[in-house]
Amino acid sequence: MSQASKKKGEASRSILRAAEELFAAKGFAAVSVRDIAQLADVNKALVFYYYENKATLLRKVLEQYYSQHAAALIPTDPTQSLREQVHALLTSYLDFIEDNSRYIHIVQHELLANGENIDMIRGGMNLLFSRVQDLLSGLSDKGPLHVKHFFLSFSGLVVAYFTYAPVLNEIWDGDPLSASNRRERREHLHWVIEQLLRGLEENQA
Amino acid sequence: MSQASKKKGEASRSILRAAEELFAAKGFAAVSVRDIAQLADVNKALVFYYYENKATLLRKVLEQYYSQHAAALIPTDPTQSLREQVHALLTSYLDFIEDNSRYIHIVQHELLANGENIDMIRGGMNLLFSRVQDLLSGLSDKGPLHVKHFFLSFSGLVVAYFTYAPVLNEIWDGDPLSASNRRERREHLHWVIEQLLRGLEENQA
DNA sequence: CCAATCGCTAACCGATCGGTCAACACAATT
DNA sequence: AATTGTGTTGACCGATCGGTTAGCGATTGG
Repeated sequence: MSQASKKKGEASRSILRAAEELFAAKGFAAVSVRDIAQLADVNKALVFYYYENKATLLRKVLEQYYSQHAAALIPTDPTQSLREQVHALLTSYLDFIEDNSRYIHIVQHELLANGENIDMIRGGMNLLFSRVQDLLSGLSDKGPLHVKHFFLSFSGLVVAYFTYAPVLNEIWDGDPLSASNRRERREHLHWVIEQLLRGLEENQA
Repeated sequence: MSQASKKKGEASRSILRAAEELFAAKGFAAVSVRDIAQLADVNKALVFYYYENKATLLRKVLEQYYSQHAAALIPTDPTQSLREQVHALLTSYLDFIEDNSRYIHIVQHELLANGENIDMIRGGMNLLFSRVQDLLSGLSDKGPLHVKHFFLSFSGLVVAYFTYAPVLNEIWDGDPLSASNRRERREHLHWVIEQLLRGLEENQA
């Protein structure tokens, strides 16, 4: 036996976990089933025993994350001011991304690949948008101040930091993902949306 | 002869062009040299005659783009106000991205792949940042208002639209990349940085 | 006129890819 | 004890991968 003893059903889970890790790190095309099997400490054939093929493995990983993302869309407190609710939304979004950085990497990979799984990504995007749209319905407007623009800017601002992190260590002081640097980045983002909220208020007045 | 007659040196260029197109669409790992040769209407061995290997091909594509990108950032008029210069910088950035959307996709692909080519991306990133830092030295600051944060937010805001475009067609009205939608997005981004500039001015005062 | 160079190609290489399969160990059921 | 079902394995498959090589015909220069 080439691996340590395992409880029943553990192999299936360790395969999924290894696939998740590798797909996030290198992308679907750059990962081989042999890599996954090796990281999961499992025979390659066993991967095909539990999962139909490599593409199915990716779909399972995405489905698992998708349900988590939907669950993370916690409702905001309607008794709070709009400003407080928007800041709370940013905070919860950042919390989720920091806890599930692999998820956005996989999503971004699939976005760029523009393949079969694009519909699942679009579904999650639509859900997240309708959530933000409800929250900001008071500020909804036509043209360049439409909610959809803020939604996209919102996403872009948050995600960029994690997408570009591996390439920012010379611009930042050391690791951009260190606790202190993440905190500073959060402060920056809250400052940014604070400016946007002020601008919107003046626009309405 | 399997292809139409060509002037001398045209094969080399068509190979580079085909590689650029495929790398942008599917990413480095998902593209084979055979795919590139076929799209360029050229024998596969000819790819290795002009370029050392597949990685060199990607490097040449990226080098070409980075020099263009750096050149696109240079012209700001120091006699203009800081506000005018920043808006001009955004405009030129958007112009460049719209004309070179493949460039973003290649960079994002390699960014996510986080492989051997990451050093190349980091080099280009550092170059762009030092350019922006020179231009915006006037508003440099410590903490969450440091130039690096604005540089990253800037990039994230601009790039998000093109990254997420294939998944926005239900949130937008039809194609997000249509001329009118692109124009509206530009207006939104100029409005956003206008709010940031106002916030910075008040912070300095 | 001949030899060297250049652009180019068919054929081939070993390695690796995703995926299959027959057989094995072992526990549960009959 | 015999049978059945489940988890697991190594050996193997055809296809494709990045890259090499010997040599082609056309052009060029001494």
